[in-house]
Amino acid sequence: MLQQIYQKLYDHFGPQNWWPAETPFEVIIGAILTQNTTWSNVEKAIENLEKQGLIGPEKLHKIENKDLEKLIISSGYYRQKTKKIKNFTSFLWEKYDGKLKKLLELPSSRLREELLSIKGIGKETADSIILYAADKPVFVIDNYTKRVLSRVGITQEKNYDKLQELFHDKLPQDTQLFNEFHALLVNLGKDYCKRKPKCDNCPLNQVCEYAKSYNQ
DNA sequence: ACCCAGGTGGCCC
DNA sequence: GGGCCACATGGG
Repeated sequence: MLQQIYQKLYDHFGPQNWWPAETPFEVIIGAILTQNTTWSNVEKAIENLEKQGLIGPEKLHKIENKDLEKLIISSGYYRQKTKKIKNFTSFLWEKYDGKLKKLLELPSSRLREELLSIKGIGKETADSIILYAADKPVFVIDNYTKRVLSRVGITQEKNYDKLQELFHDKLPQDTQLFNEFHALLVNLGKDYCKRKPKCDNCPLNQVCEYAKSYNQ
């Protein structure tokens, strides 16, 4: 069933080429900034940082909070997110000598523990980093994923780890597949499968329980 | 004027 | 473990 959904989404949307970032470090900054925020709002913040050459462990570690806040206002929760970025860079310097590669080389279960120990990085952000910055096969669960699984009738489960297990159990442990599948689910969520029903022309129309009742 | 977005941590039970 | 809340901007 999951395979079938993946195929339909891929056929409809094509390859997504995620994550939209130049470097693994930028993936991490983007992952923090995009928490509960649209990517378009994040892009502006990233551009501001890029323009000033700030996207790196040294610069972001040294910049004053007030200065960083101003640059990332567009991403929302900008005071919180400034602290989160600082928490990450402090962690990186204190435990990995500022070397991101050393951190990302850890086995994924250890890497996940390390990331989750940082205040401001939760399960989804941690897994996004593991998948899109470290290129390891861990499935990312977000609110779109929960809604899609619920609507199509696969499961009403909302627990993060349980849902992740489902993907890990039913799919081959393939980084590229996990990469593409999560991106496709997010892309689907941009136009379809919203809180308010909009099932017309949805690529999952034929396999979705919700669409069936909605279309009646 | 609402509603929502590629979440998280704190506090409560 | 789950439910509720604050956190904040920008686009529909």
